[in-house]
Amino acid sequence: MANSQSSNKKQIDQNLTKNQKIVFNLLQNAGEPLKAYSILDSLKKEGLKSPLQIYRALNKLVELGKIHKIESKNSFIVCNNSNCASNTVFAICERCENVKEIRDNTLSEGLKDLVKKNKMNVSRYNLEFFVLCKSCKTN
Amino acid sequence: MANSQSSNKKQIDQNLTKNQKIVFNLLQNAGEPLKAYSILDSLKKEGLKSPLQIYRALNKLVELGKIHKIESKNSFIVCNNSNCASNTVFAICERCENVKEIRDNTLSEGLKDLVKKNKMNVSRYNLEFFVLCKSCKTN
DNA sequence: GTCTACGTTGTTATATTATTACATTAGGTA
DNA sequence: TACCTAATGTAATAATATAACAACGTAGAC
Repeated sequence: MANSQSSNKKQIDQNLTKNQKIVFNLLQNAGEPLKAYSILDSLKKEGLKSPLQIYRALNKLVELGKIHKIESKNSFIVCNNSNCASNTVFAICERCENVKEIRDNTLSEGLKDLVKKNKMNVSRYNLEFFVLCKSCKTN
Repeated sequence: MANSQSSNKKQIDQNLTKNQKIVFNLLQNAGEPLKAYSILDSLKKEGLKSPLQIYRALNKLVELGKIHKIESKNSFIVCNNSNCASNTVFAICERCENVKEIRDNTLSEGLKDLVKKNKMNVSRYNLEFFVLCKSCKTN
């Protein structure tokens, strides 16, 4: 949005709050999707003890675009694109549950075209491919 | 094509079981996404009284491709394509929650290409567009 | 017909995911 | 300072989904 206030901006660029930082760091180190209650378990030692503390941080981080929710798995993963504008494409392995975020310009363009063609007013999209990942395929 | 396993085929084409039929009819008449527990409420008069009865029917119907789950809303809607092979594209209005299943060949081809290019072993995909629908846009 | 295999059903209990409500605290700003 | 807003802490509860197990129905083998 064009009209971001400076205080808002500041938070986006620099300042995650304490709980947001703790949750974000955990997700970043995990490098794989984590579930809210598993995050809660991991962070008991950091003093976070209620689901709401986790969900609040998660929701804010999603809002800021720093993490994504994988809807079909109720789990959360760090964004690996600097600028995906909350448009997400995932490849989810049906056997091992591995998840990879995909960035592909051809696809993005294709989706953009479809949107235009259908005169849809799209604010964002989420695409989930259910796959057999390479490692599962060979084993 | 000519000779298919009759028992399996029979169920797919003709015979939903009692509970599956009840749930499917409700969804068909609704024409909009319904949630499992709201389905349960609606079907108390039909004698269905436990969540599991609903979930079992829903899961089977999803498996048969007769309905789809809208992951981001935890709700279920009848398939409006005869042959989507469980690949789904939805436009979900962020304001009024209206959901429309979209069928678009250009997009399908684009996705197919992407899959090939990435050498992914895709069994199916689910694409959710978050939009402002026409009626919300004008009002 | 009887036996068996298998999928569906009914039922209770429980697990998992997420939010409401409300009191308090921390920081920024007029 | 006083005020505003967002974030926090905490308890309770709502909403979504599955586990476990006994019983039933039906199709196919014998």
